[in-house]
Amino acid sequence: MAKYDHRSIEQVWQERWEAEGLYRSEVDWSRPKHYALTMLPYPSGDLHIGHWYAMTPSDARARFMRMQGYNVLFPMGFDSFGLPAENAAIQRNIHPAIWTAGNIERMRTQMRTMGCMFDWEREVASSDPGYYRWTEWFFAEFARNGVAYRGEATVNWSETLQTVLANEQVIDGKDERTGQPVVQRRMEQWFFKITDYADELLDFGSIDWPESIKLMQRNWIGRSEGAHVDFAVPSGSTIRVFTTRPDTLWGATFMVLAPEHELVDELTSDEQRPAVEAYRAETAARTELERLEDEGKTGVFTGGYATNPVNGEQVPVWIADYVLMGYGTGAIMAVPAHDQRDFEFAHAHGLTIAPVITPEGAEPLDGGAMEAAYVGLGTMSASGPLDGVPTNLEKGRANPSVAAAIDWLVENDAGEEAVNYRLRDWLISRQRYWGSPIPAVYDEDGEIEILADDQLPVVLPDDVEFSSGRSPLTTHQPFLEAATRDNRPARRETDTMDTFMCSSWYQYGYLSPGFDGAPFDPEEAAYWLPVDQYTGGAEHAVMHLLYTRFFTKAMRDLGHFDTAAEAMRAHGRDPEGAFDEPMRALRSQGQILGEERPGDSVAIWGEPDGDGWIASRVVVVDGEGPADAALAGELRRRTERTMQVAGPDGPVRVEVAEDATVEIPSIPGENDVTQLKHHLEIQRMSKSKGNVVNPDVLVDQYGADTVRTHLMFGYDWEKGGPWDSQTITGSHRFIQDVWRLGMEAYEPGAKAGEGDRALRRAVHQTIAKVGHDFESFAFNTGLAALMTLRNEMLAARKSGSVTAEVWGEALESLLLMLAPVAPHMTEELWRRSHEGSIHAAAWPTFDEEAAAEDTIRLVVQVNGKVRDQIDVPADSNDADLEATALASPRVAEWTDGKTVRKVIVVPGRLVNVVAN
RNA sequence: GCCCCGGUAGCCCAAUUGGUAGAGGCAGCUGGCUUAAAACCGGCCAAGUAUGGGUUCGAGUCCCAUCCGGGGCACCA
Repeated sequence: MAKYDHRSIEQVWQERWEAEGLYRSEVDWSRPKHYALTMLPYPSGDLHIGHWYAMTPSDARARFMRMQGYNVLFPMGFDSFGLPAENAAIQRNIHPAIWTAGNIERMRTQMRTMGCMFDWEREVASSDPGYYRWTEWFFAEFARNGVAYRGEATVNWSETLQTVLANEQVIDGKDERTGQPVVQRRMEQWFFKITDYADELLDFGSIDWPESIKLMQRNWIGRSEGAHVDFAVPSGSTIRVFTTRPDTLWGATFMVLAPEHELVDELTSDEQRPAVEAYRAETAARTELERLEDEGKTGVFTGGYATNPVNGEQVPVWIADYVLMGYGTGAIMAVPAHDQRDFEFAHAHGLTIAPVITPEGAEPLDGGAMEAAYVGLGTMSASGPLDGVPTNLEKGRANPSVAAAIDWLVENDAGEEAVNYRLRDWLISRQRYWGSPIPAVYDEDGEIEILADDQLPVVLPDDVEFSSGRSPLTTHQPFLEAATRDNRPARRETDTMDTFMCSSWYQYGYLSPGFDGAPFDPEEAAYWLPVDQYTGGAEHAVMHLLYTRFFTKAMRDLGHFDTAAEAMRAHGRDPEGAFDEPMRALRSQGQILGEERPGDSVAIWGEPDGDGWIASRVVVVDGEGPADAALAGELRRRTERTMQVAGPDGPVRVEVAEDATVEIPSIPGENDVTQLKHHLEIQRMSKSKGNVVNPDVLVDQYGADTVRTHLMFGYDWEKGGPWDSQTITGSHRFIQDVWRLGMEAYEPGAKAGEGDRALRRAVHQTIAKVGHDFESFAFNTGLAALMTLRNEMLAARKSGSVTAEVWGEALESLLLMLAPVAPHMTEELWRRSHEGSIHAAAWPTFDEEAAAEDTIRLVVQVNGKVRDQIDVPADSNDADLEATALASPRVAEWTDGKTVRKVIVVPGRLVNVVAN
């Protein structure tokens, strides 16, 4: 028998599939379609285990759907614009285009070893001018129709990256890529009006997405219901505020504006001006992070007053940085009695606290005596016409006091009902080179002109220098020099687009790369859209996944799917709802974390140094160290020459002297301190932590089929978990077992036929189980079922208890079910006895009769405790089961002297006799 | 601080609508093969489900509280 040699098998089949065009997907209206999509990678240059974990199970799912009879599209491409290419250009003096092309080439080669059914003829790379031509075109379309606009706003500026960032790219006041603080700046930039779609984006009714991701998007959009209220100021202007609690307006005793608010100048008295100016200057100089880290509530009085519209009272206007210019109107009414932040501010600055909600069944609150804001149930009080209206904890109009207050505001012309969102418009400008150019020019008066379609694409110039740190586009004369439509001189826009723009429409790019008249061929779109199953990482929950939904909705509203809808109708398919959402179903894989590793056991000799030691000699030992050592134990951590060694009474700090000797018996030659292995915790893989698992090494050792199998078997896919280098052997044994089952001829024994029924039952139960599990992304349990079948078959072969026919059915079914997971090995075995590819074959047919059990094991309980187990015919009815149970001598034993009160029968499973 | 998800053999991980806690894998033990080891083949072992209460004939599953781990949001008016 030929030994299982994954190296030759896998390479041979990858080449043959390619040559046969097995994974070309073409429109075929006679068959149902399935568009399976997995997130495209950034071409960083090396495929890591995370890519395998994301892509190969997605591939198995796509293959499974193909075996279910679907015409499957499963494309792949590269999200190839972005900062790392530019950093490489600066650090290594390589042009981003060359660096990127090299990485794509390398990753494509690595990706082929995964054995995925990617249709490479449909590959796109977002940095390819043939692709970004359409990214620009979408921008132009959006700009012409008011979806894109240029506006001034307070934006996040990263000094490190020399660019602005979208709100979504800033976490805790720090840029999410580098962790460096960002500062707030007023700048004129390009935005997309994603806020126009806020309400529609909150509607997940038509899509099957994970709850957690829907929740993250809901939180991000942050819809809150309330009212806009206008406070008049002496100059005649009004300060508009947004509040979710208009019912507490009568308790608004002061106002707070964001320091950047436009009315601050007007309101500030001469007396207060120096303090206000100083505070504003101080705020502007601080980063978002520093503002957040502030413990207390700082702020200064402007000297100005505004009129509370509900009672005509003059309330002082303050500025404070706890009010953000970027949320609501940048101004709040402060109700210290019922809002904790306002309460703290009032306390810090000696402002009036006026309670206007009285807790249920209690005396009215005393503002001077309160220790915290009251935010509970109660009734309105000291609120003029609304006294006595109850308040609950519901949001918006669902709260009677809020509803009454809104009605009052409307009737008295003091405000209006309003909805506010946390979501801001999507800032897409980036002051970088390696991105899609923005097709706009500015004439000599600074007027914007969007380029006509025949001017596209604006191509990035190749001859650029990256020395200054600024985008080379800003100093590239030939690029800068442009003209308006009527041929007046103009300056070209030098900002490029956020790379999330490129990935917002790539699912349409795959439909027809190279198509000329439009971003995609409507005939392809009519058949393939929408994406039926999307897979990818949850880290994109509020960026890519929100942007692409917005993008599709905006495209729909601008009519970019109209031709496709027409084509759909022509083929008899109803386009209703087909273009409201880009991805009908989404599943998110978890993350593979680094493997836990014990550190070396070390013995050290040296001089005491405070609580620790200065080591002159460090030796790696087995178990306990020599008795004369100063200290011995596991190396828990090490940074440079400072080690933390687990001593008998806890961690001990050890400095390794410059001239210390380090001896590591397993590493010959001279050793140094950096070769000592320290304990690794379970955490994300990263090069700096040294816990990266290289898939190429695993593929070389075990083969892609084993790696694929193991990634699907070893984890709950949507959860992920730490890598474990031991357990992959189990998956490898499984693959080898199946290989042997397929290669070794089956010899029926003397008792052939006796085991037929049992093996067929196992086979068909497995078909049902695996089909269900693969459908629902439960690859781990599906594979466990296949391993069980393997065990049954090994036993059957050993005993020779089944006929050759039944054996053949079992083997064929096993190969078919394993084909999506281990495509190479199953193909090799399949083609030994079949014409054509196993990957074009159908999923085995489930035979319910064959799967049925003859007998069931009836569990008999007395008062909920198992007292007997009886095998009964599977077709027994409830009365039979009850009679069987009551006839059991064990039951009689346990009910002796008691009266049977009740008998509970669970059909086909259990009888519980209740007696006392 | 608020919101989600999770906690089951030594480890990873299963357990239809509440119905015998165990499918699968790893490790371990043991026998075979081998000069020996690895590999391979056969067999065996395993927890009462984080903790405390409740509902129920019956709870890993439902409810309440607490602890631990992971994730998201966070001066959001």
